[in-house]
Amino acid sequence: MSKKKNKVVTIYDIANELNYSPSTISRALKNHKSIGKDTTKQIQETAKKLGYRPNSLAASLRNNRSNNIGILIARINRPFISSLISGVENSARAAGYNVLISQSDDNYKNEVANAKALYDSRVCGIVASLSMETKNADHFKQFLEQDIPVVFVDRVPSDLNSYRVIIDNYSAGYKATEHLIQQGCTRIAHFAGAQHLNIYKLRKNGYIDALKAHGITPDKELLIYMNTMSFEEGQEATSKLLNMKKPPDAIFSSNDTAAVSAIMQAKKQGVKIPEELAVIGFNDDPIASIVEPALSSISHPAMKMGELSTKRILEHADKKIEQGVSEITVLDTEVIVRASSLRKK
Amino acid sequence: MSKKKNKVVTIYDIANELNYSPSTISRALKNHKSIGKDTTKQIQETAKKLGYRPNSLAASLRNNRSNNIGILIARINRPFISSLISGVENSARAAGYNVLISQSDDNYKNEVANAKALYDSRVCGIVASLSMETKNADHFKQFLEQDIPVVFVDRVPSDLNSYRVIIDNYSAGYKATEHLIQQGCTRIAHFAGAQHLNIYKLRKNGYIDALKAHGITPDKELLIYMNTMSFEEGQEATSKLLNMKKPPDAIFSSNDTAAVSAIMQAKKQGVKIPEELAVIGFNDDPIASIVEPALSSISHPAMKMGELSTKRILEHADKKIEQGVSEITVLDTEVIVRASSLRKK
DNA sequence: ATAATTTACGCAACCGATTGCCTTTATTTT
DNA sequence: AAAATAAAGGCAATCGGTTGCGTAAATTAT
Repeated sequence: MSKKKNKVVTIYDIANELNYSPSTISRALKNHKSIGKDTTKQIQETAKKLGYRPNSLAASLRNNRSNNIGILIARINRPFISSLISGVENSARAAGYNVLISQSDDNYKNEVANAKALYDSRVCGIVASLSMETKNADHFKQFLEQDIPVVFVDRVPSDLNSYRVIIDNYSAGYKATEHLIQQGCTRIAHFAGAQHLNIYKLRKNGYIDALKAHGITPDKELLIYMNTMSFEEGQEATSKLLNMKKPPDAIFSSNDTAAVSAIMQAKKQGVKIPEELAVIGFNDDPIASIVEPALSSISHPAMKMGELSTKRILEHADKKIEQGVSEITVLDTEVIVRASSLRKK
Repeated sequence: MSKKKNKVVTIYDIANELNYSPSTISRALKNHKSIGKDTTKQIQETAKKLGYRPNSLAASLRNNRSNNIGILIARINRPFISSLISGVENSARAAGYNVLISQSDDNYKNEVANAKALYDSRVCGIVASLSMETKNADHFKQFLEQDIPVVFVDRVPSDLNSYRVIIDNYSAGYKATEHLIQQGCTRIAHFAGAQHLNIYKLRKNGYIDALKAHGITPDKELLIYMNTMSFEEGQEATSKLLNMKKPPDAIFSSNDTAAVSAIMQAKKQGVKIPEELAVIGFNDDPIASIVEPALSSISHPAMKMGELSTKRILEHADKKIEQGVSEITVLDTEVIVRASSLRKK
């Protein structure tokens, strides 16, 4: 019936053990130069021996900043997002930081509330990808005012100066469209997402410019604006397109969900893919490789984007802060060609 | 050039403003009964007026417990897990808690390190699903010793008494197998996962008992033990099975990834699904509805499991703690019948 | 050998909220 | 009306590190 004391070891315990002051312990544990080499070593060894584990809450309170990185995204259970989070988590943890997550469910109010909550928990930085509804990014200013780095990823605001980790959506849209053109398609439809989100706008612009560059006049009827780019929206749009007098011979969808639904709908209507309808999506979600024929897509380096975001945050402290810093990291995308768009073998 | 003070408001500021002591402010803000009704109201209004936002770090330090719920899982970017996290996040945030995530990459050492990190950040509870490698759950004892609730989800340890939120894997395995039998299958193969994880063991047991209950003698050759149940493992196993002199007429896979790979491999070999080979998976991942023919599967209420886990943690504080409490929540699963196993129409 | 530095460490305030205990005033009991 | 109880708040310690400033001893410079 030995009852363990189970007392938590603090720097005061180490101080008592070695007859040093708590401040010396504190400094020694962080290898502060003003503490002697031998002393430092002795203290660190004793700390380990006693099983000392720092109380990060105390340090955070004192410093008014935690070791937590906040993530603010729309929905966790999306392939791209969960990979992004995974990247943030990996690199953050490797550096001794924790990761706090929050999702807005694509709701603006939730996003504002979550931003506040993360702010209140004194995160030392935040990685954010905007909700569908967000048109105003003022709720991030509180961070910037306190010099807490904000890294926007993927869905970034256009009116706020901060770090950004993005892909070149314009060029990706261009490349996707050009790929279809190279496969011999001429009537290329586009599933465009909500245009207040620059990622969708840019993809669309790339699409339009690619058409023009190849002497194809964009046809308004082939440009479908969608709301959430859901499976259902994709199905409906596809059905409409295929029933036109002059149906398209290709679709470039701004996401894979709608692209997959297009493939399935087309097949249902007896339209051959890619012969009669070539399809390319965006994101390279797992479903892209499973659908039949396999969906061509644009691959996002999601995990890497997460890692780079963390890096920006961790670096921030080291940097001299210039007014209105806004470092933009642009990553490459890749056209993943699969059967759904491969007409020429 | 008006420079905002931007000072953070504390209870001391409210105290000064109203000439009360900080303790009264603190109590009033939590509706402590020993503070007068009017006073409380006045203080709360002033707090709002001044834009007071509590410093949770200070409270956490004092209470030696944060408002953070920790999540410890193997990999974030898996459909089941990301939905689980989503469920935890939703309900936690609704209750004013934050969620800290950590992933082990299915590595035992990482899991131990993450547990330590979460412990050190004074989480008020933890939701955990074990890594593939974990055979020993001692790293969770530190939480229990401090009366920090641990809720194991899905992949739960067998040797530690704590909360559990699980599905009835045995019965799910039984149901899946029985479904195949009802479709007229008699040589049913099973893709079993690593047997030290009880979820896989139980699914396998359900499979075996269902066979026996229907007068079918389990054939060892049809029971394939896998390591990670990856796409590749599934492909290989399927290929092997189909090349047997007496190949199976059905496969019950313990996850969807391997099940989908089985479908694709079978098609590649010209085997008709479900006529010559019926397939059912487990988890009901998004890919299940996309593969052709669509994959039957067992659906997990992932998000709900997350919500219930949070609930357990939040309730914990209210409960009188009895020695070795171990409350188990078992959720229903559902057989989702799709084309891949539907032989009788 | 004495002054000027440097090295090594301690003191004590601080971060912001919480809470056991005590005091004062108001209300109730007998 | 005196005594007992309840109601409303305040005092001060506490949680565990962190850090500006100060000091004594050791080292270097002159």
